Amino acid sequence: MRKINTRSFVRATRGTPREVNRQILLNLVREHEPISRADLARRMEIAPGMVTSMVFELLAEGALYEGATIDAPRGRRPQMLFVRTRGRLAISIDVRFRRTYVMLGDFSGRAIALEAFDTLDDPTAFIAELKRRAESLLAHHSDAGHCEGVGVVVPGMVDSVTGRVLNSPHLGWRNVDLGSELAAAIGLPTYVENAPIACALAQMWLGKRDGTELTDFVYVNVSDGVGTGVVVNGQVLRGRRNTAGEFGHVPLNPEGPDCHCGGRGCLEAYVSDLATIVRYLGEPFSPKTARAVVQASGLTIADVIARARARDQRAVNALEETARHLGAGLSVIINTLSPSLICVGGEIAEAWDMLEPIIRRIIAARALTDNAAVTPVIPEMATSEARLRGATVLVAAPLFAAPSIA
Amino acid sequence: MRKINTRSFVRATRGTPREVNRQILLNLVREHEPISRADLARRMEIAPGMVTSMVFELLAEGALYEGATIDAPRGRRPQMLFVRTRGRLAISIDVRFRRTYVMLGDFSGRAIALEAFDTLDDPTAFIAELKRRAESLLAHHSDAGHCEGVGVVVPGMVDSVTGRVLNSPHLGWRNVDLGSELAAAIGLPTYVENAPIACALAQMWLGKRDGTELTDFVYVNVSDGVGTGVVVNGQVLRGRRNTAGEFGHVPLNPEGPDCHCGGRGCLEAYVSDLATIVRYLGEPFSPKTARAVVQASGLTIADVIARARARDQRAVNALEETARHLGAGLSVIINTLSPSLICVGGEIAEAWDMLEPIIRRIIAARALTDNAAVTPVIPEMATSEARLRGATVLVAAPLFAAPSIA
DNA sequence: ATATAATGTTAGGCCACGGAACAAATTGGC
DNA sequence: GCCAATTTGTTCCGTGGCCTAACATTATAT
Repeated sequence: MRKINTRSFVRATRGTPREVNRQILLNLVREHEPISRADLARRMEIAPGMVTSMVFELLAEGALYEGATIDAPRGRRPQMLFVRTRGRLAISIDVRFRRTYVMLGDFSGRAIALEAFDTLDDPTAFIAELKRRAESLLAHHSDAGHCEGVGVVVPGMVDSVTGRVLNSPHLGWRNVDLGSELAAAIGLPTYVENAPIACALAQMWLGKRDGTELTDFVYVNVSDGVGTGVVVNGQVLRGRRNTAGEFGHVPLNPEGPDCHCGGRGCLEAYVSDLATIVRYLGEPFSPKTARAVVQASGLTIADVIARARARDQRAVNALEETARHLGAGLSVIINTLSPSLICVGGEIAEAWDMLEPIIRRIIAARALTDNAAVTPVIPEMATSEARLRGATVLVAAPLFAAPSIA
Repeated sequence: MRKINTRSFVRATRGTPREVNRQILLNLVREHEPISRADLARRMEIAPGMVTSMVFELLAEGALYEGATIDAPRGRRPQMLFVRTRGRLAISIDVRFRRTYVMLGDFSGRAIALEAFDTLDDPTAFIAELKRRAESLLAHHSDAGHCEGVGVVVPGMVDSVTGRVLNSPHLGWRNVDLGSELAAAIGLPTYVENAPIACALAQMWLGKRDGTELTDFVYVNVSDGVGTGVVVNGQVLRGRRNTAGEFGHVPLNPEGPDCHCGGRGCLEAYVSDLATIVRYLGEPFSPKTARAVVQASGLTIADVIARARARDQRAVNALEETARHLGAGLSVIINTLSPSLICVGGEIAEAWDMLEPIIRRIIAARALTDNAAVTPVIPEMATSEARLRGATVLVAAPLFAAPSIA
């Protein structure tokens, strides 16, 4: 039951039912392909004639394509329908602290070309470089299909409506109008999004689940910081000013270590990769010194995990303490949002076999209900790919999303 | 941008645009009454003929009524339209630990009759008593209008779809099918909801704001426990199993006092009325003894507030510590959900002038962004009325809510 | 009295849903 | 080998409701 916002509503027009039903049909094909017209009519409880008409339009637009007919136990053999992902391209950009990745891929998330370069501090020069690389990619793969847009994933706070980067400490950017400027430079629709939200979107749209829809879940990304993307009712939680869903700074202990955010004992100050490495080194965590200490040691979180696997007890202890605090943080998420799933991304996911038992134990101990206690928590390896896939989804998903009405 | 759930979607039919536009029109009248047809046509950017047609239907159904024509600077004088709230009744039931309140009121929240009786432990006897009182109220006020349903507000966890009380520690109920049984007994549509959510709904639908829509906010109810109702995008946050939005048990300190929930240092263990009174008494908080200690002292939170106003330093200290912890809890809500408003209900709201500066200071110190730091926090006095109003809204709001499509 | 301006009503075109009949393609039985 | 049965997919038409446009109504200004 939703209240209509009388300051910003969308009125229904004569074409609205068509629009709605087309999107439902499109999503049914996406989810159940290969699927026949007759099956669509049954699932939608709609007259078969309307399916014919809508499919005709979608075929003409190139949104769907017809595959082979398949054998049936009796009667006319059905002609299977598929969503067309080949030849529908997106340029996906993953901006990170040191390196920026630029991918040309199709709507299924498949990569056609991928390149990387050092991230430039100056936004103007950076945008010019992105323009150069995007145009080069498109020129070299002009036979691969038609590019429908640019998706950019950025660490930090983003206004996804305007495409403006509000604040990115990692990049040292404030109020950079990345979206409009890239769109003007490349001449394609451009979408900018915060990294954990993009990863959540990738999970929702491209994640392969066994029949269960994923419309209420949380993506937790653990890297140098801890970011979260929250999906409620199939929508990203944004809040008043694009700052919602930030569970990285829930306080776990008022006496805990200082955090970048100015608080104390935040989840991030306990479980970020920096915090884990510093803990392994036996030093106290401080936001001012952590990065320098880690760089001086030359260690990465992958090294700590490797040493833990090699029975280095200090590494095991450091990771186990990370797991305990992560469990505490996830408990807060579970008890406040009651998601149907939590997905944990980042390099630390590689150590999931070591972390999971501890995390599960803490969650079980702190859960308010029996149901909450068994909330699935799954790792996602290879986060960098997730981000690029998320960038692709930024371009592709709007074509499949529910029309916003009322 | 919302993903369509392909397991449970609502297809658009030929009548869908009408349904959508009717609800928009109805809400525009609700929000802007008195309002003319011409003004509605302008606001909806719709042809005046359609307004005539829709208003005709709504008048015939009794959803709207025509008032007087008013003066206009030039031209034909507009005929003003209003939402009909008089004569459209609801039975509102507020079930509390000791007493249960039964109100007959109209859709504006205005009370026609109100009575109270001691809450009965046995669900069957309790439902029989509610049936008796509801029928008596309707019989004695049969001239007041037509009763369209029963709204019940319950402390504890509720499955609002089935009307089942899943778990209410205060009442000692588990899996009580209150909704179906009351509906069968009284013979009216019955809606059951958790108390803080109902208060949030009352704020959203009946709260008088100056032109700003309230579609993203949090209601925090402080009484013997701490409950929260979260509204995102005009919808109540429910999560997977009706346990979402529970910020009463966010941990503030792992070394803190034990809590009813089995955890330690929860918000509730610091700021509930029981916690505040126990703190005033100078005793350590324990979930096992708190209620007995408070009852033995004979004190209520109102007494503590009165003593603080009479310059009792211990009372002042107890309340100020409550304010500090409440500020910490609200900071977690602000940083994770980024609501446009937080509303604090409960008897403690009577002491708002003492609490607010402390709460604001803590929020400002812990906010992740400048925007978050200035999130409005307002008190709501007279929570018992809010709950009854919430119960009324449970019946009335579905008639005004957005149709769920796609 | 006439022009102007605003509110509200009536009439008809047309798009798309919705039901039903029909065409197409395949299997199985006699 | 023909016909019935079955399933898929298409075509056709009635009708509800949007949408444009003309029109009626009622006020003020000159």
